Amino acid sequence: MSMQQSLALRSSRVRRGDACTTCRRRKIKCDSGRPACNRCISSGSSLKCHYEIAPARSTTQWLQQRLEDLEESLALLESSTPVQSSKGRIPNIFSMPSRPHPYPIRTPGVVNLNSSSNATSLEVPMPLGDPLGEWWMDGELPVPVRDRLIRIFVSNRWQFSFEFSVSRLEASLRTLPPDHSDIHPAFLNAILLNACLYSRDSLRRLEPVFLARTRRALADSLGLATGLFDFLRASALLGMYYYWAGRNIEGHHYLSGTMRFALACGLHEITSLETATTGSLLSPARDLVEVGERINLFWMLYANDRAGSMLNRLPVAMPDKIIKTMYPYPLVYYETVVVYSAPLERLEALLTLIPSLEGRQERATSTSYCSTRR
Amino acid sequence: MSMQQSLALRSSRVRRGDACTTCRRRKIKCDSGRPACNRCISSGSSLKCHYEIAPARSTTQWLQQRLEDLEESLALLESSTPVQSSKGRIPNIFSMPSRPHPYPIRTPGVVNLNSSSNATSLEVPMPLGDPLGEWWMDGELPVPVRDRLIRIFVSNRWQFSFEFSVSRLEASLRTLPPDHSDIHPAFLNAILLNACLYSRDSLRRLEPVFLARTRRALADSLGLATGLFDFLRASALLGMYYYWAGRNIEGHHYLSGTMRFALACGLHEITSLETATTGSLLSPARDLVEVGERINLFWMLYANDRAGSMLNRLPVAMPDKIIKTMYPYPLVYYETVVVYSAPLERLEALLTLIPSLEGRQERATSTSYCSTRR
DNA sequence: CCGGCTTCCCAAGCCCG
DNA sequence: CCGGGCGTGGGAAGCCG
Ligand SMILES: [Zn+2]
Ligand SMILES: [Zn+2]
Ligand SMILES: [Zn+2]
Ligand SMILES: [Zn+2]
Repeated sequence: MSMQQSLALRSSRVRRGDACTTCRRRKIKCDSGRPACNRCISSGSSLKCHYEIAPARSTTQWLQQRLEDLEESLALLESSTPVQSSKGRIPNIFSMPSRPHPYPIRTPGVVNLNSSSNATSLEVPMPLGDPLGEWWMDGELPVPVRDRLIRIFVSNRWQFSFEFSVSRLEASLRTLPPDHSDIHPAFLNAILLNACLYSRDSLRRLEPVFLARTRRALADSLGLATGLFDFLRASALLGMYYYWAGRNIEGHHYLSGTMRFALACGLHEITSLETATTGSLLSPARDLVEVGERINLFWMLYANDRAGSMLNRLPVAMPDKIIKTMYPYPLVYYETVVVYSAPLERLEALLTLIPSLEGRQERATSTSYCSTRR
Repeated sequence: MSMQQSLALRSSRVRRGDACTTCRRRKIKCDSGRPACNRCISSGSSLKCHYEIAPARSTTQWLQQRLEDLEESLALLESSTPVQSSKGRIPNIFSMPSRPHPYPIRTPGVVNLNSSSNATSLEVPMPLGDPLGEWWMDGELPVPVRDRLIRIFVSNRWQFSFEFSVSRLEASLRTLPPDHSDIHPAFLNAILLNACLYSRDSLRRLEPVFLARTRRALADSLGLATGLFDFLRASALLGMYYYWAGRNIEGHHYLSGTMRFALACGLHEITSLETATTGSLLSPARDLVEVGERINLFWMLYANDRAGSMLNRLPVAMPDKIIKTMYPYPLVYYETVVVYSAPLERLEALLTLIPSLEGRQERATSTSYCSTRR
């Protein structure tokens, strides 16, 4: 009996991959009990008893599968990565993009531009030295670069508290050649400018370009009535850029200036989702989406004005008491017309305000150059 | 010659990883001769005889290493496009889950205080077709995968309107082995669950695991006073997951339930940044960061409760009139103590509340839990 | 806790039809 | 030359002391 039993006990070793992680780490015998093994139970940490998640069968295949997936998506992403700092790079990619702020920052890339593997199509003429060439002197930004920057901005916009309708922006970008886009140049360049904060060095050097262009465009459109809202947004974003670039004073100057301008436009008094404005400087919002954008802009200005004035010990531009504007939602809600705090019966009325939700059209049409001037 | 022969006889087989690539492909015996094996020589293709450069020893370690590298670079590039699960949908980031999805409602109430802790009650019906079956029910996630998912969530959290202190989460993750982390398991699993929505195939399969775990952890901690705030966050995130997974009813159910719970906790009455709470269910916030997290949670619940109730034509859980909580800022602001709408002289007092901002330490080594000796 | 032994089982090698 | 499939080496998990 004793021998048999000892043999039996000895062979009672659990199967490969079946020991709980705690026992593994401790290198002790595990009975693989569920939901907790006896060893963990007796040590009082039965809640911590977990089992490996990878398939017990074939670690290698699991890894291989993951590798394939990753490599595929990597290839996809990098095929649309415009600039490779092609110096003899150490394969290790630890070099995070320099952060403008002590906060984890991630630079997402582009996905789903079904650009095939010929990344060379977006090769920019590269004179010596400058990998990006001199397109910016008079030409246009290559579309892939532009789109990449926009994506970067979009997925980091929460850091600015800056919410806007991405789908609308995308729609604008898709239509027409870039030169004739209906996007306000100041707004676009301000977005690109801020995106630079999250980019690696190669794109980062575009910062002065976008900065100059933004300011130029702002100055150009200062007197114009059209595009006033975009002017505001661009101005606010410029302030944010300064802010994050460490130039607090300039940042606060722009932000508070924008805030005062916004007050003049009545952005602090958006009490309903109706598109008709009360005869302010701003033309009536085109639709609910734009109302949402205005509301969000206001609260962005509010938040940053408060924060900025605190940081710089400067007075706030807007007292709390006068604020009437409703709280903002993410733009998705306005876009899908689900946000409405009024009684339900008004929903139908609201729906009529909204043009049909734009049919999502296939993307990836614009892989072309945007330097096509015509 | 005799020596050669005896050697050849003794080890008629070449060592693992030593066969030339041609022989491997042809599945024929290779003598591993340099610079070309005899087989390749006799077949006239001695020039094609090559040997694997990569260390064929320990395939798994090699794969793991490559995996880590890839994950690292992917994290830098990956966009924030959620992967649409069902149907060849056009990948549109911003399509809210508006499709009415007739899913069986199989999980009633999250907030049911009187449901006692019959702990083993987590029989989650797993789809039978899942090849992984219940095996995955219990399992430990490799640390790199976990971290990758977390990063995915972090950079997409604005889509949930869900703001929280990333640096605090990271700090918790860095300390101690995963099993001993002080993160609330429900919160962590809810994060991982939502991250799955943005992941590709191989990680996506973990969805049911995280779902089950989240629900289990929620159930486990339902009665507990400690970690109540994390419970709320996890519950809210679970609701968001359901939403984005197209299960609107369940999503609204969870979100509104969480909202009611939040009301009971007084989250709608955070009128100052002081950490002391007015004797609610919640224990006082540890510091300003947590106050910020609570404020943000409240508004997240607010926005989604409104949107969700509109979507499902259900009553809202919280009337506007009772809201007193101040408007939220991105957590960065609380972390850096620049947000404060009270008079300036109180800033100093506030500063003492905050522990020194943790210096960002170098990227954690974060090898996998099973990373064996090197 | 961990050096190191034991056992397992997978995948590389390659026989052979 | 291909590739199904088999005997085997050895990497890796379990876990003793
Ligand atoms: Zn165990
Ligand atoms: Zn255990
Ligand atoms: Zn050979
Ligand atoms: Zn050869």
